Amino acid sequence: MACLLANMERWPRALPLVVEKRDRRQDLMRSAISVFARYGYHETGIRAIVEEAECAIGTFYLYFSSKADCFIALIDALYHQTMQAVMAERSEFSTAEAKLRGSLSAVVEVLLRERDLTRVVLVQAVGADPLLETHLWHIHRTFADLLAGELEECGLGPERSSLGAWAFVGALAEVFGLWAREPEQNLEEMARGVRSLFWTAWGLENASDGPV
Amino acid sequence: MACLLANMERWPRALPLVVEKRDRRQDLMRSAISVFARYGYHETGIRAIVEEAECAIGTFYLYFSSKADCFIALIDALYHQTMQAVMAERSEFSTAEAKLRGSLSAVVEVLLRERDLTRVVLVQAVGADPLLETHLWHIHRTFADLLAGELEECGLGPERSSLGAWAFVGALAEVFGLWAREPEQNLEEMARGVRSLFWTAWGLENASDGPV
Amino acid sequence: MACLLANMERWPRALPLVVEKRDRRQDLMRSAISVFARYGYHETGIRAIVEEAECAIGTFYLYFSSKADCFIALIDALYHQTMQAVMAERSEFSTAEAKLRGSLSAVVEVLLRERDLTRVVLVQAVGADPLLETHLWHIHRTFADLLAGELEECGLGPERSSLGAWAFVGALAEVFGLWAREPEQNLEEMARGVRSLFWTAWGLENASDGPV
Amino acid sequence: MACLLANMERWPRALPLVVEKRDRRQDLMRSAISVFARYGYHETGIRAIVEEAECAIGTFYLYFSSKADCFIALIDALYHQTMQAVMAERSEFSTAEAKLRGSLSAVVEVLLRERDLTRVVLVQAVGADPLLETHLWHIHRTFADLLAGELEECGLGPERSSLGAWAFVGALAEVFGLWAREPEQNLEEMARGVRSLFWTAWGLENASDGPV
DNA sequence: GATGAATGAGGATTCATTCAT
DNA sequence: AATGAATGAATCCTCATTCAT
Repeated sequence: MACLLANMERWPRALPLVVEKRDRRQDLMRSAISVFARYGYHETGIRAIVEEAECAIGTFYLYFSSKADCFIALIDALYHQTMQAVMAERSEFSTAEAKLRGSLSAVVEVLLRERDLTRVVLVQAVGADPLLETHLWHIHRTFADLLAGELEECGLGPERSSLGAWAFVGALAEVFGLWAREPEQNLEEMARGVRSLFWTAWGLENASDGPV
Repeated sequence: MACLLANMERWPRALPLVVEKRDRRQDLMRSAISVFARYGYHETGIRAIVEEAECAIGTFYLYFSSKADCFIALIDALYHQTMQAVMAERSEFSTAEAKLRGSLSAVVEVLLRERDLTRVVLVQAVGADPLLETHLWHIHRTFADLLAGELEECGLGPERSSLGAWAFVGALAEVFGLWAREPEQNLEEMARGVRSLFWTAWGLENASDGPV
Repeated sequence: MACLLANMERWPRALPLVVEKRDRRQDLMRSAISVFARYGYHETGIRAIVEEAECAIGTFYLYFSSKADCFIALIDALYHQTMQAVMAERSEFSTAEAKLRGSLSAVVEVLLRERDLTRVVLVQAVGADPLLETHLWHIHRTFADLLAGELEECGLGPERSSLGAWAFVGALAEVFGLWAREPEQNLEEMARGVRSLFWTAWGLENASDGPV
Repeated sequence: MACLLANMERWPRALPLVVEKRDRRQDLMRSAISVFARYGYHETGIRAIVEEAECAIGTFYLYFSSKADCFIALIDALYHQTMQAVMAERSEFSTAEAKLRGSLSAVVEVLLRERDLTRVVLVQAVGADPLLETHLWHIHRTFADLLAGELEECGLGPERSSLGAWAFVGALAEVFGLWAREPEQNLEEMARGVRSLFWTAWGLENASDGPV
């Protein structure tokens, strides 16, 4: 995914970075997100992706070594964006609790901003393919570990921290799944509701010095 | 749903009942669970299923009209078992809170008992196929609605109830996913941890008249 | 099917001979005619035949060694009926021309009486299967030779006789095909029209001592 | 009928045109004709077609959407060639009778030129498949109607015209069937014999200003 | 870089036939 | 004689990937 600024701005730009000059790889990833989000991994053919990107099948293989490789690139893109956002946000605060709140906010914000991509990663990728599984799971684990670490710093025991982190990730994914299937649901509200639900579960006061 | 026995035994026997004389459909479902759990929906060929069940390909189609039909039968099996367990357990208690605790326990018990099947349904079925999606989602919704109803009876507002129900389902699924990929994890403990996590989140006291 | 008066009769009995006691083979042939006529050889499964005959698949193989064998039995049934009718009719007349007229009449009468069966043999059997082909063609040839012989006796040269015979068979088959696809057509009229068309083609007067 | 060129050559070239650079679709159609002619629709596998055309199975599906689609393409090819020939020939004459004779000649010429293809269309396609049936029958009907129209213009009543047209088509098909099964038969002679047979049947003088 | 025709392994499904009961 | 569950070879078709232009 590359990119990722290095400037003032708190949030890296969304996936479709400044499109100075038609970037084929970007085009293809955008197409892929849109098509995968609609039809799922197995139901999506390379043809559908390149048609949306308006290029030839051969071109696809110039930028990705396989369908799975492309999918992994999407997973990674979301991963990197989220990680950056989390890191940027964390650095703004000093107390463990504020950092945690910042992390959760950052995650939720990025996922909300990249809805289609999130839908692809959290909903479509799950039973897709052993290869993707591994990759996807690595990321789940990374996040869960990150959150667990922060929870521990907030004073929860290691067991509760780890479990809480996994549960949070799962709950967020479910809510995305719900929205993906019933788009009339208010995704923002649900996502923030999940955050506050867990806040309570973890016995942290609904403090107010952090981000919304 | 329907039926919902009401006989002596609290739990209906697990799927693989003691079979007097070899029941082909049962055999095939057992095989299917085992193979789907290992390789996922798309990576599983009918051949693999029938080989494990020690019968011919044609025999498979004697009992299921298609691969998807077989998968749906698995989803339904888990659904019915869980529903029965929930209903049976609920009837044992009178207060809303105890009923809720009973429901959660029952769900967790059944899923723990039918680990492979649960893995298939919660992990492998997700991005599998539009047809399965629909069916699977219907079931998620049914459970979420059931739990949401109970939460409301416990005094939570409708919004929090609904969201809490979905989040619970998601968290449980994630924990199963974790166990499915890293079987050294203690599934029982995690599942019960999730239950108590949400118990706290919902602001219910850790009462003691219900099941563990 | 049905019909078939009783005795004096000029025509040998129809396919469903006296049904003293439920004859399984007859039942199956009747079913087969009905199903083949509707769906064609390849589109018809053994299951459809036995369902109509209200017996089990195994039973079918008690009376026929294969699907093709059954089909051939139908072809032969029509063949024998027609041949008998022709022979019976011929014996009524003495002049070559009257005999010819009798033959044509007899053929047309039988085919009209056994519409479904004729439809199966003349329409559905054609591109069906190499095995059937051979059998079916043997019968076409037998008839064509028979007619050709009679035409020669009427004074046509061998070439014209043979060709005329084949053409007659083809024309009759086409008319049956037309009726099979567009049943509102008047089959009787067309069949008799074909007969009189050829009569003219062969330069025979529309004599009147023969059957209509 | 469309197109209907009007260039120097009276007959459009036969299907297997001289191909500058190997045309895959042409190759496949040629193969298909040859294989279908030998084994029939149902006995022919895609594999056999592509082996003869020396390409891969996938290539077949690049040019035809299915086996049936390919077969229909063959039917249409013969149809269009015949129609073009008929139209071209008709335009050469002015009297109704001469036009009719021209039509019959043209039909016979094309069928004789495209023997294998004709064999496929007239013999193998018959009981093949509901989809093909419909298509094939549409063409039979088109020809029969065309001929019937011409017969009416020659003064035959509508009934006799229509019947005569169908009978002619059937007779021609039978003769082709004969030749297909017993290739030592003289197809040209038989086809022309049929034409003259019907000429007589229709009471038209054996005029001489038309094509042979 | 860009193209898209060509490839062919692989998958789901059907159905005529058998045979133990 | 009658049954119908079991069989598995055979078939059509898809689609990710390659490579010559």
